[in-house]
Amino acid sequence: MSGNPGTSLKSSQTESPYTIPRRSLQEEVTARLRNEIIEGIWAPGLRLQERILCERYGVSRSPLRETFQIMAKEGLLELLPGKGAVVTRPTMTDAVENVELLVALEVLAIELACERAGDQQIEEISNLHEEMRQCSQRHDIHAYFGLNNAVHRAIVAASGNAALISAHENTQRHITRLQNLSGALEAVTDDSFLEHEQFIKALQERDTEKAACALKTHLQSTLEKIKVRIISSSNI
Amino acid sequence: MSGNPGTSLKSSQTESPYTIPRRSLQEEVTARLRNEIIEGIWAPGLRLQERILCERYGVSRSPLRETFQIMAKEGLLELLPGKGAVVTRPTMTDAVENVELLVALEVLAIELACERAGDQQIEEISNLHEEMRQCSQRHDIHAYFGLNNAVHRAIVAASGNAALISAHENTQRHITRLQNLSGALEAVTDDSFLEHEQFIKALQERDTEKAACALKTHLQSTLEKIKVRIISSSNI
DNA sequence: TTTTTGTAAATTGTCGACAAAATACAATAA
DNA sequence: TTATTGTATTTTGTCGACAATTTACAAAAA
Repeated sequence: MSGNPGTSLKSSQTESPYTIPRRSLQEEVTARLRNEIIEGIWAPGLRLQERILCERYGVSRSPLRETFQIMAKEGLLELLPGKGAVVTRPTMTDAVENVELLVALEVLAIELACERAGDQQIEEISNLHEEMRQCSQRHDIHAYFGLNNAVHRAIVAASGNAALISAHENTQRHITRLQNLSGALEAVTDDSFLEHEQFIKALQERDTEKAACALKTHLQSTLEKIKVRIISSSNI
Repeated sequence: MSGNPGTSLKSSQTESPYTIPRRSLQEEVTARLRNEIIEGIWAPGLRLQERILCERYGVSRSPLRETFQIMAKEGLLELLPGKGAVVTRPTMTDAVENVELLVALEVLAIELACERAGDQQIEEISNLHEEMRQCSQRHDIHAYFGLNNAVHRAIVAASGNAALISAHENTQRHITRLQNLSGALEAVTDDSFLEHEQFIKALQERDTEKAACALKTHLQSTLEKIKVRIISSSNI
């Protein structure tokens, strides 16, 4: 009952450095629809009709439906059999649950990073952090917000754990979406940046425990801010 | 540039307790192909041609291709643009990375469970544990292995954190696959069961720290066993 | 009025078809 | 022989079409 013969293939594609990356319509549509839902362009609870989206993106239903499956797996759409796709409605519970998960993921990440990351990787994280400092000083909220996510992603990347990176990506996405939907981006509060200062410093010193602890503190304080914003927002 | 009007819909479908669950071909094929890959019926590295699978499951390419996207998202397939789908090859690195992640997820889960789970939920976990004891005694390895996974899943479910449950499901799946591919199921060693005994007891006493610590120990010892089996297995 | 029934329109799930790309392989040149 | 070129076949990516279901809505009954 073993698998049919079929051709065995190296899983890592023949990738010369000059290979032109092929991108299917499905990949393109997935990237765009994902961003649009995270940005809040498609409101939570909205039913997405295939016809509408096919026209919007200029593709047929096949690639769109493949996209729907992926987005459902990511938790951005709910597929009701026979009914269609509905944009998920993030709740306060989702916020709490995802941050709880995020804490566990990032704490593991920074612990691994303290022990395994190359000096150069930590250097790059520090550079992002310095960019954040400048954004903070000139109150460039939008850039600050983007760099904030980038720093957290970079720490996770520095863990070198692919499974962790993948899990984190999805979780962070949900939280970003919640922050977008609840109105304002994270306010550039001094204490938020100071918290970053703590775990970046600990990471540079490769002080695992201190880094983990500081990061945990920071994320829990982030959750509190999100909670406040969700409560004072009628959008969700 | 806001979203087209469209019909707003409650995200939770009208679900009377008597609703007959609709199941699309895609859902059916996904469940079957996923199991077959985890069971090792489709060998790692094998290229899955659409024609072959369409004939096997008696469906057309549309639902199959939707399945492919989901399986790729789960990390069981790799989709090479223009080339097709290839069954992923789990490596020793994957084993280590996934167990690292699993530890973080389950430790969080048992901590939450200690604090939030209902007495009845803990009772049910204990019941599964007792069933395990019996399987252990009569050396029913297959049932033991199934119950082992069920216990871990039940603890995660008792955390009440949906995001965590979802992340754990995928991670556990990968590890189960690794155990299947590396030949034997987990040997019914006495120490494995004794480790379970520890964190189940701590959970019943709602001793968060002890439970987390015991679970961590158990999972790390599991990783060591997996490593040994992978090394002594030429399958992967 | 409100509820139920019946019919038309719209939408989804699935399929087969076509073009473009990738593969297999024979013919040719080195 | 080995490497290269050209051609035929296979396979994938995408599309439009059809049937079954769901939705919208008007007519009839309570």
